[in-house]
Amino acid sequence: MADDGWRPVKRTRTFEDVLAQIERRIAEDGLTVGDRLPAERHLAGQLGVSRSSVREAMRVLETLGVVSSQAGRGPDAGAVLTSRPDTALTDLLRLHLGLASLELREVIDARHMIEQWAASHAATARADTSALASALSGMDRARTAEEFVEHDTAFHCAIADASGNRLIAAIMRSLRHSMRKYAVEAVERLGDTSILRADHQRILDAIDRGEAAEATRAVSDHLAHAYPSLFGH
Amino acid sequence: MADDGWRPVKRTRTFEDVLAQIERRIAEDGLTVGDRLPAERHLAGQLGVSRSSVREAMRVLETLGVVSSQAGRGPDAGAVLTSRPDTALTDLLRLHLGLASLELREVIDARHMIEQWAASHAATARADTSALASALSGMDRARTAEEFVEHDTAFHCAIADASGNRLIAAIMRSLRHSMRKYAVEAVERLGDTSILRADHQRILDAIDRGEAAEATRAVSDHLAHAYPSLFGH
DNA sequence: ACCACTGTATGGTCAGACCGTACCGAATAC
DNA sequence: GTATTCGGTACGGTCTGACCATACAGTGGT
Repeated sequence: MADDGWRPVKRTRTFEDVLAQIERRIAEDGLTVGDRLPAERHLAGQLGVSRSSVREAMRVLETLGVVSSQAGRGPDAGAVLTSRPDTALTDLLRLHLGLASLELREVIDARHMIEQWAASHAATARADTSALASALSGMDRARTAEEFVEHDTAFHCAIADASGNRLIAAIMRSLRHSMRKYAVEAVERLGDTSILRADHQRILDAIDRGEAAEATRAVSDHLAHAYPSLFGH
Repeated sequence: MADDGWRPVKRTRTFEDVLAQIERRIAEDGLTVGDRLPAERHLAGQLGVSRSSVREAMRVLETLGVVSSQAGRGPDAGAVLTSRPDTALTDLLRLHLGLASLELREVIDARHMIEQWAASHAATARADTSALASALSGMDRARTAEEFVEHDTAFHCAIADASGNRLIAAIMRSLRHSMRKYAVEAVERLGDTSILRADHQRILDAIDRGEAAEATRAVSDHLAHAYPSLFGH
């Protein structure tokens, strides 16, 4: 079975080459958020490929949350570099949950892990908690389960933001987003949200006082209250 | 400023509609991994759109790791539903790191969080550690930093796998993958890997004995050894 | 100074064509 | 009968060239 000397001529698709070249340019030219990419037609001409291939590469970059395309003319038009990792992650989770290649339990466990970590680090960093407080009062004013969950999500995402880690905050956002439907059901099933209110206050106080261990415990207890069927040991 | 009765005709792009319909079909028909999607030409004809729009939707699904396209004919050809969340996450991290919208420190902190969680859960679940042991012996045979890091990555990903959470395992894989270059540098700077070897053995033993707290501590100490500049408190 | 009109560069969409690939099946060879 | 060969065909991959909607940049009139 010796080597016959023949090799496949090409394995990468054109749009993948385009993608690689765009990525290289971003690295070499030090492009950052807000900078513009060349127009599709120009890029196609300079790279010697069709506009379709450039467009497919753009679609990939858009899916991954690094570019945003606007039609028209002027400074805001064209393909602009952005940073939206959370929308990409949200799509990723939603599709894989729909495919049943991920189970809700796995998403909730991941959320549990992240919330504990974020609360602990927010406490250690003595982070500003004004966003937490405002989400808390939003929950008090909520009249429906949907409204409650909306502010609840804001509260927990604010904890992730306060941890100072944008990657973890982005993952947190997408986890909450993809669980939104189930969170509403859980709140409706619970009925009384006063226990959750007390939990939230306890988390907020722990972070305010910089007590990391207490913040971790408070988050864990809170999730056990919110999802008794999953965390009722 | 009353309503003048006119509305924008269309807000969503064609490929987004295609995407939504494919997603709906996946949910309604209960499609799962391994099932095939209609051919691009058929889909274009049935949806009344051009093939380009269908292709852009396909590219998005491929980017998110839910379909894989193969040319040719037969049962393996066409767009097949798959589940590759880790490749999507890897691309996401790489691009956002390149854009400087994420910093290495954030990635390493996230890895720290996941590793502790995974080791703790693997220990609690009394998971099978044969994959860990084999990665360990691979590290002993490694002759270069690259080889060492390869088996080291396998070791730590095996812990994540052993935790039983596929989402967290996928995130772990992509984190390690996007950090690969820096891991090699860290090993080269360290020179002697005997400390790491002892750390790995300690982690393995703790998981074997089902001691979750000790596994968590062992992982934390290990990362402090591997990245003294970042974790040397 | 203001305003309406036109030019133009941009992304969005489409139709149609051609290529390479890989299976399928019929004709052929043994 | 079985094995081999070879054309047909259903795929994705790519390209071309066209047209549309959008929204800024001038331009010119008031």
